[in-house]
Amino acid sequence: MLEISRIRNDYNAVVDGFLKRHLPADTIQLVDEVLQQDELRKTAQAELDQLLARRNQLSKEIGSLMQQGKREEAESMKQSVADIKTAAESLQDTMNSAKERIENILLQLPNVPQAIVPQGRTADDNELFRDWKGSLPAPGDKPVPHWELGKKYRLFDFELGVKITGSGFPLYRGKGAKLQRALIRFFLDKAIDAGYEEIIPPLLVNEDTARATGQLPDKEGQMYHCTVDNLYLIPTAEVPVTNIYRDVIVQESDFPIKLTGYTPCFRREAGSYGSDVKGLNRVHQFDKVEIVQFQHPDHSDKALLEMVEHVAGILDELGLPYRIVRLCGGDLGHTSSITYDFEVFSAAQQKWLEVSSVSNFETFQTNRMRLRFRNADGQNQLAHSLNGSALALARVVAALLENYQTSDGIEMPSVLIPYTGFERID
RNA sequence: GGAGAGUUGGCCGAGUGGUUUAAGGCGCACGUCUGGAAAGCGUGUUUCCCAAAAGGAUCAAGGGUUCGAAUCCCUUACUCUCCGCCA
Repeated sequence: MLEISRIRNDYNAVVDGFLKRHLPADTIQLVDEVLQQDELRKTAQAELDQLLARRNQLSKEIGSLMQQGKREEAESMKQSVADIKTAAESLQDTMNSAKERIENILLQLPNVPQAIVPQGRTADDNELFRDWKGSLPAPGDKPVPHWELGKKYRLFDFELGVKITGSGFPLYRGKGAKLQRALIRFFLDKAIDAGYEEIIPPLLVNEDTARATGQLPDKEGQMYHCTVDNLYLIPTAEVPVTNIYRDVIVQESDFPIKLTGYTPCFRREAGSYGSDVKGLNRVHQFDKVEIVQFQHPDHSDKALLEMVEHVAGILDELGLPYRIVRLCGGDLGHTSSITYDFEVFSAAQQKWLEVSSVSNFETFQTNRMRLRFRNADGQNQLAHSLNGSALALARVVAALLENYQTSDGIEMPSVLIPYTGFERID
């Protein structure tokens, strides 16, 4: 959620940012409406405060009159307090409805893209931040797609997933399950080596938590909702892990705060269909190791690049061809001010699959979460939050199997062998 | 699921309608004392709104009663204890 003060003080930059996102005109007009409502709120608040001050004063006087036994005088004063009360009630109503409208609008407005976010409307306009320098596996080599490899070597089973749950819930078995576990441990160890504290969070979260990181109301339909208990299955570890710091005031010396967590992730992916959802490309349940940082605003840009290099280093070690893309304004997620996507090349599908998304949210999440730190001036100031996938399993597995296949088996990258306990799948 | 007890500042904890302007303590910060420190003494220390002063809000949340609510009433949430069930 944007800070209202930022919209007040930085009106032009906010509107320009929304234009960069290609938001519809009626959404951009909400910026003007929210400022009007804010003025209304401020005026009403000032008047109300005066009335309440008067009431408090009169009540005190009534109290002392009563103690002195001057009942008559006290009674006459009561009437003027009653008048104040009526006026205060209507001001309170004005203020509450303005506040409600402001909140409602702010929840709809996305983050403002950073200056270096490229212009553009769709994913085609994203900027290639770092291209793959090596060669790509050619289609002429006739690589087998991962869903066939999975069947051939008994690594995972989509039909059983359908039987047990429904489509998009893969079941891993044998070396497929072990590979899954190996990758999780490898990714966690890399994060811990980089100074992140490991967290195992709850997988179901309440409404407040989902709202604080921006999943509600923006992505309500994307989460599984347990209506009986009003809890949501997490779409990413970001949600519970970031919320550890909801309503917390930290010391400046606590930065950087670095957390990591492995969790399964649940996404309804409503409306998805076609070849994009084949195999492990897009599933309702997948495993992911997430990294989260809370930073001093002056250092978040640097932290973002550090996180990008962290993910790049892991993909280097796995030996997977990948490229890094800087999302354009139109493709940027609601809560992000800048995002780098990582895509690995799938040999059999001859296309790039997104395996990681690393973003700086600046104060967008921390404002809603009220995560602040006491700055050098002794003021409480909003921290910056960042996160990234390091990494999302299902698509990494898909690329790994396809890119490391040989005619008689699948080789394991050497860094994984200590984790898998086997060198090849055959 | 049943029964009961709770929720007050960074923490502990007092407070059953008006000197509560939330006592007192701990912690923390600054000052004083000291050769230096500890102890002692003094001062300060919730958060939010408003450009700021003044002021207002804030005792789990929301509503109500009252001239006036941490305090009384209602609703909700959460925590703890015991019982039941259970990996």
